[in-house]
Amino acid sequence: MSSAEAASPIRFRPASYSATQSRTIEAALVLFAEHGVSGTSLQMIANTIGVTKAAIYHQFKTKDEIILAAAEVVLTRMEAAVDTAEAEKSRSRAREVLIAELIDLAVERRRVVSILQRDPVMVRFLEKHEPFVRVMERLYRLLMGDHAGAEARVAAAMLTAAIAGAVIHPLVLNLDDEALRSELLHLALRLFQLPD
Amino acid sequence: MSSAEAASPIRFRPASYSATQSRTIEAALVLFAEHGVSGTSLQMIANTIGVTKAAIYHQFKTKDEIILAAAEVVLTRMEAAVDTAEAEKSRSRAREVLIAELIDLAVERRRVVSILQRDPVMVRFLEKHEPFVRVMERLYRLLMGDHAGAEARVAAAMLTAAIAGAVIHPLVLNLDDEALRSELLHLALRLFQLPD
DNA sequence: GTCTATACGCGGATAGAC
DNA sequence: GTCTATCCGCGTATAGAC
Repeated sequence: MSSAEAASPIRFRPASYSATQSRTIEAALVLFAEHGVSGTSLQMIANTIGVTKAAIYHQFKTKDEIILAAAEVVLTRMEAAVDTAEAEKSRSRAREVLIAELIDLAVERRRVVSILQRDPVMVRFLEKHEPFVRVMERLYRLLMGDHAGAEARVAAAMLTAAIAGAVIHPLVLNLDDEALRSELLHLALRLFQLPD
Repeated sequence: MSSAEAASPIRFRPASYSATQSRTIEAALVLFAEHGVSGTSLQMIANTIGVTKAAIYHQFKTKDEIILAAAEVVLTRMEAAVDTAEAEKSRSRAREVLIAELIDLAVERRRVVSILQRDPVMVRFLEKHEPFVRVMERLYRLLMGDHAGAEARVAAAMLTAAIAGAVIHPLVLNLDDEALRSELLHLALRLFQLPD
């Protein structure tokens, strides 16, 4: 309450990671996508980047810290997308901006986004992570508007699941980022009956 | 090649399970949804139904057999849905029927369908399960038609992900089955530009 | 069919040398 | 920062009694 910072909303503050920490996180993300979070051991991560388990523990105190660091790769960008959308004047414009930003993010970081929304361990983990929960509440409010009827709820649920699921779907494996991005946007706007 | 059966297409043949086996499968499904497949131990399953691990091993030789049995709960119904759709005369009618059947199934067995499509271990498992792969190929062909352009691929990927993801989404937790079913169908048809 | 008991390996995590 | 070595618990799986 004493500093100027206290006035600004709480944000994610991803620690700035060393080069080795970043390698650990990237290795973890690949393995999480392949074997699931719970099926990925610290030994597997250590082998991938060519060090021992103990070296990993020097960089992160627990496995949970690695999971969180992996999630934060995307969480900061999701929060930024919600910020940008909320700054728009009209609701429908905010919705359009948010959908476009979410799709950009999902296409750019296909694996991470899918892990966040689909891996059972990651989902449980994030449910207890307050900053994440707050961002998701803002995101859903933007997608649904204030009066959340059944159709709005189902549409928002379908959209987020569709984006996260589609980007790693076998059917779109051969599409380049730009093609995938544009088709996803096109179809997402159709789902929400927004102008294309 | 010698019997009459050889002429009919290969189908799933879920073994008929004893009452205790069925209890094991149902308990496994609940735990898989909560902790993920890899995060669910035989001990947890045994505790849930009130027996010891050894008793579980009497019913199923390995954990993989339990995973398969759990998957088959839904796989047989998916195959039946594809059969029904393929019997339709027109392509668009086949697509409508398939989408409606898939949504019915997903709403009825929300947890199972989501596990099948989202759990990393289950996904890897089913990729190597030939009968499943074959059914999915037929399903995608029905959804996309023969000329699989980028839009058709992305639309099919979004639809399957959206259905599986939406039915267990926190936003729709309070919707009863009938409301969820009807909204899902309505929005799925809009995504595919089919008559409602 | 269910139990107790046990084998064996791998999981996360720590201590202490270099 | 990375290593070797080690702790302890839990994972799958099996043997054999009741």
